[in-house]
Amino acid sequence: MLVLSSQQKIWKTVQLIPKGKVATYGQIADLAGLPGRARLVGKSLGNVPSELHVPWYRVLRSTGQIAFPAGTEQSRTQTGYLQQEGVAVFNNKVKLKSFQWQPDLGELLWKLEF
DNA sequence: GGTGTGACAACAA
DNA sequence: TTTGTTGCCACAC
Repeated sequence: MLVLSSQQKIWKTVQLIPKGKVATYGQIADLAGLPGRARLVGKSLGNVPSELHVPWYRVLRSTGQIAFPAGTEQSRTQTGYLQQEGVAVFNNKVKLKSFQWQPDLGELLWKLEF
């Protein structure tokens, strides 16, 4: 049985988000087997080693808003990456109804690797 | 091992 | 809609 720390699970889960789609913190926590731990997701993303290539910018708040205050360097960077993948960002927000990732059985199966 | 903290979420005004 | 409050719980001190 593969044993991963909560953070590692979170990173791996974030890496499952398809290009052009986004997920919320709560969604990632849930998929990572850590329901209700949305805040841990945020914290963990701040500790991601750059060599893991985790697409942290595909993770948004439950409202679709980018986690950083509008105008900050981080928020602009995130917006840039998202738009580069075809995700429309308006006023620091994304229309989840159109771009939120909907995991299919394939990903759920992958998840069993935990 | 008590306390404060956080890239959140849900709910009340 | 926007802002404030509360619940949440792993983590760093």
